[in-house]
Amino acid sequence: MSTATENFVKAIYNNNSHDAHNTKPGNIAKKLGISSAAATDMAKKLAAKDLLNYQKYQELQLTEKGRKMAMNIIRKHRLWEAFLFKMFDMSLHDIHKEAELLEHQTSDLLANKMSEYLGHPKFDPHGDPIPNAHGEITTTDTSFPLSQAAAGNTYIISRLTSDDKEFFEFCAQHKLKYGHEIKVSKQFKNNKMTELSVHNNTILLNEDFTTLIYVNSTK
Amino acid sequence: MSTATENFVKAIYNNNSHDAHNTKPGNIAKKLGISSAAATDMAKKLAAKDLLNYQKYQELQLTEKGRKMAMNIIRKHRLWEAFLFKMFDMSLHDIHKEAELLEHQTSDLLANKMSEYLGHPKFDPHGDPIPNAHGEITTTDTSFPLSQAAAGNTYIISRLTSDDKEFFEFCAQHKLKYGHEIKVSKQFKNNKMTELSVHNNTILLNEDFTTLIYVNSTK
DNA sequence: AAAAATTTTTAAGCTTACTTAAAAATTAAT
DNA sequence: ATTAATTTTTAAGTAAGCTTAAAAATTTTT
Repeated sequence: MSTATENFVKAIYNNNSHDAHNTKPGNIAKKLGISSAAATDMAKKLAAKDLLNYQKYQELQLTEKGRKMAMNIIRKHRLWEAFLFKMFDMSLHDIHKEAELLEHQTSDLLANKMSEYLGHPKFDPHGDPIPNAHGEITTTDTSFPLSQAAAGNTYIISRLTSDDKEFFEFCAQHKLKYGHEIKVSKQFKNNKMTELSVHNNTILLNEDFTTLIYVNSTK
Repeated sequence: MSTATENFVKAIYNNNSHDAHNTKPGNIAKKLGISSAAATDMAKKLAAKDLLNYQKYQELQLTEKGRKMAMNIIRKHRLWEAFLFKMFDMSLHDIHKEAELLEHQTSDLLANKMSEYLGHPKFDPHGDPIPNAHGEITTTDTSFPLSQAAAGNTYIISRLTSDDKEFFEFCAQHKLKYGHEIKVSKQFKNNKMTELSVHNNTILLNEDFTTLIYVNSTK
């Protein structure tokens, strides 16, 4: 299958997994940087290939076949992220961009070799779970966005879910990294801003970023 | 530039480097598995982009810009070969196939990181020289095809230049590997068949293979 | 419940990278 | 040096993956 198809299916999966149900052609189009018309067109073609269900004006839904394809690509993406992160000194954003391209040109064989070499990791450097060779995610995710964290508590960063360069640069600069501990001191204006301390520095984040940073309670 | 363009330019370069001047559209078409018509079409388009010179019924010639592009892709291909060879236990043919895909989706940054990690190798696992970041090959090649080797002499395998699976399987089976020593015992029928010993086994190869195996004299 | 705003779909058109079939030119053979 | 064989080019057509603009449907606002 083509890169365009794989990215389309992946976008539907990602828009459907943690977020709400924003999988209408327009939403997918925005994510992929193409026109709504192109997305509608593509949706029809992929429906004919049994990768998704398409009904006029309705949300797009992946079929089992489509879900498997999405998981296969996401697995390769996250394995590349983990692999490049281990092998080379590159920024998370650069790693993400390379993975975004390499994922479409990677055989299952090579993906499995990478996984084996890395000791079959369960998470990539952003904290996103890596599906296994059967397209399953075996870890249970109890994390939630930082915007919903309670003041006074301590948390561990479990995911950084973005593909925005500025976001990653900000995270790198302030040591907001996967696995690191943070303490939330205050939530302002109905959780639109969050004050927290990381490595003894206090920073104030607004909603744009706190919805991208997922955390787990330190029980 | 697209994968099709990169492969086209690469094919011209490869057909022009050690072999003769078989760079007419038909030759390139055969190499790429497309029709002659498609190759002629492509040649015109790439001429318009100043990647090659096209004149009806003549050999295609890369411009300096085209040559640079070819070297850039070949560099990435060979770095991937060297990298995958070092990292994973995969057949030369599988490695070649992965490299063939990955080369088009690899940034200069990542290529340089791989080169650095490998200690800036001068050759890939087939013995082909790896161009540097400026698109130059600094090693001087004194090798020649086994078909032209003299009976009675000993040689070192310097290159295995093919992308045919059977060829690589044959080489692996008979320990015909880059750097290994062989002794030519006889040349038959105007060099159409070559008898040689490798690791104390005698084998008789025909021209199809002896033109793909390059060797250096052991002076 | 209309009217207004937004979104989705349809329609027409474009580029890339191919195809096949026929015409034109080159190359090889007698 | 013609003729025959081969190769290259031209011409017409296709599929994928987009675009913009207008029509149709849905959603939101009042």
